[in-house]
Amino acid sequence: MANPLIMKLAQAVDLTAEDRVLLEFATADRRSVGANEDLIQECEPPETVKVVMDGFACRYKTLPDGRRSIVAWFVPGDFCDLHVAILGRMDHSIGTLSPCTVVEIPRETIEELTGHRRILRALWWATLVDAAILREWLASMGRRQSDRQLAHLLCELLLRLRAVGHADHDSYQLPVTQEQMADTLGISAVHVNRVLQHLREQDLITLQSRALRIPDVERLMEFADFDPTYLHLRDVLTEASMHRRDSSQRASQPVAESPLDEAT
Amino acid sequence: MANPLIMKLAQAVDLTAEDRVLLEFATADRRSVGANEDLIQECEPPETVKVVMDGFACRYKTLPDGRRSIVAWFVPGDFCDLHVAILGRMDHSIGTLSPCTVVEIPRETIEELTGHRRILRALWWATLVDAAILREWLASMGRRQSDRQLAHLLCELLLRLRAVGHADHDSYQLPVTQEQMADTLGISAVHVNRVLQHLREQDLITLQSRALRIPDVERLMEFADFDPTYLHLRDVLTEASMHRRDSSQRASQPVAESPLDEAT
DNA sequence: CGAAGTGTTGAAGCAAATCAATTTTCGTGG
DNA sequence: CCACGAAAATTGATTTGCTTCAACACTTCG
Repeated sequence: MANPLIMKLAQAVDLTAEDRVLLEFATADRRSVGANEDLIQECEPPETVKVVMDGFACRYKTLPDGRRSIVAWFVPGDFCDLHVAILGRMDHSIGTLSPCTVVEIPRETIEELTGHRRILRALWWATLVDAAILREWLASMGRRQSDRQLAHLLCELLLRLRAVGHADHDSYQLPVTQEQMADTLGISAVHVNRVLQHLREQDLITLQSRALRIPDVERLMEFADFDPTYLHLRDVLTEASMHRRDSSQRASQPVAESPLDEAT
Repeated sequence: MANPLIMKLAQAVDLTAEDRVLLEFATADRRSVGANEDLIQECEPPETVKVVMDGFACRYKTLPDGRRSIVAWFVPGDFCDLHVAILGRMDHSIGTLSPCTVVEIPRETIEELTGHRRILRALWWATLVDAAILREWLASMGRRQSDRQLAHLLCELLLRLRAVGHADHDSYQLPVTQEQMADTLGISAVHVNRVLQHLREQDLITLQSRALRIPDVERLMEFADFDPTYLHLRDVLTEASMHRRDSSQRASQPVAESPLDEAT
C-alpha cells in the first residue's frame, strides 16, 4: 500500500525519488490509536508534528456548554498540526474519529524535510489547502441547507480520499458516527439521520456499515453544488468533475511560485 | 496616525526600527476604493499583495443561487491575499465592505520584506491567526445561537481593532450594513436586525450611525462566551478579558520558534 | 428635494432542534 | 459462538429559531 502522505504531497509538486525516500523514512515509525482519543489537547503545546496514515481524525473545539464543533477532518496523508508550532498555544484539540494509525514526526525531522525545496513548498500548499477547505466549510455552513451541506462534505471526502488512494471511483469507507457528522455540520445527530435517509431515498448515496457508495458521482456533485477547485488537487479531477460547467477553468495548474517561498 | 500594518505585526514579534522603516515604505503608496468594490475576483490570479490600511473589506464566496457567504473580514492592518500566491487560482473574491484605503505591495517588495527574519515570522503569524479566526467562526456558526454569534464577532472586532489603534476601550466604528453582517453570520438581514435590537435591549451594545459602543465589555464577552486566546494577540488582553476565568492560561506568549521558519 | 439604499416591523411558514422511546448494531466476555 | 450490555441508528411528536415576504420609515447623498 502506497504512503498516503507521499501521495498527497505529490498532488502539489513533482517529488523526486530522494524526496520520496525521505518522506518514507519520516513516516516509518507508526503507532495505533483507538477511536475517540485525543492526540493533542487544548493548551498543550505539541512537541512533534502528527500525520494520520490511516483512519479519520479531527480538529475540534469544545464550547463551555459542552457542545462541540469539529472544524477539520484529517484523513490519511493529512498533517494535524503543522501550523501550531508557530503560535504559542493550541486553541483547540485534536482527536481521532475512528481507530487510526498515526506518525509523530520530531521537530528535527521536519526541519530536515523542509530543507528540500519541493517538500517545503508542498507543506506550504497543504497548509493553504487546509485553509481553503475551512473557507468552503464556512460558506457551506452559512448558506447551504443541511442536505446539500452533507452531500458537499461527502463529495469533498471522495476527492481527498481518492488523492491518497483510499477511495475508488465511487465509494469509500466512512468510519464515523452520525453524531460526529452532526458536530461537523453544526446540526443535531437526529437531523443527520434524517438527511442521510433523504439522500438514500433519492438514490444519491448508499451507506451501510460505514461503507459509502455514490451511484452517480456527477449527480451528487450537482446536487451539492460541489466545485472541486478549492481542493487544488492535480490528479483527481475525474470525468465526473471535469465535465461540469466550464471545464477549461477547472483544469489543475502547477503550483505557482510563492513570494514567501522565494525568499528562503 | 500610526501605521496599522506595523501595529499589527508588532503583536507577533519585536520589530526593529529598520523593520518599521521598511514596512512604512512598503505601505506608502495608498489608494482609495469605494464601498462594495471588488479588489480581486474569483479566478483572477493576483499580481500584488493587498493590505487594508483603512476601512473594512472581506473575503467572500458566491453560491450559484446568488447568495453570498463572507468568510473573512479585513480590518486595517490585514493582508487580503498573502497566501493565494502559492495556490494557482483564487477560489473566492475579495471586496470592500466600506470605503477603504488599500495598499498594493508588489511581489518584489514582499520578497524584500520576507528577507528579514522578524517580518517573515510576523507574516507567518498573520496567516496562522487568519486560519485560527476561520476556525473560531466555523465553531461559532455551527454551535452558537445567532445573538451569541453576533456578540462574539463584535468582541473579536473590538480586540482586532484595538490592536491597530482603531478602537478605544469600549467602542469603534462599524461601517457595515446589516446585510453584510447577515452574509457573514449566515443568517438573514431581517434576523440581524432583530438580534441587534435584542442586544440593545439588554444594554449589551449601542449602535447608531455606524458607531458601536459596548457599555460593559466584560459582560458582552461573558454573553458571547468570548475567549481571546485564538487571536494570539500580545497587547490587547485588557482588564476585561484578563480577569475572566483562568487568567494565568490567558497571558500572551512570545511567538514560538517554527520548524518551517527555522529551515529558511 | 427626490431616489435609492438601509433599517424596522409584522405575519406566516419552514427547517431543524429537542425530547423521548425503540430498534439495530457492535463489541466484549462468558 | 452466543448472550449481554452499550453505543449507534431510527422514528415520532412537539417546539423553536430563523426565514421569507411584504410593507413602511428613516437616512444619506447626488
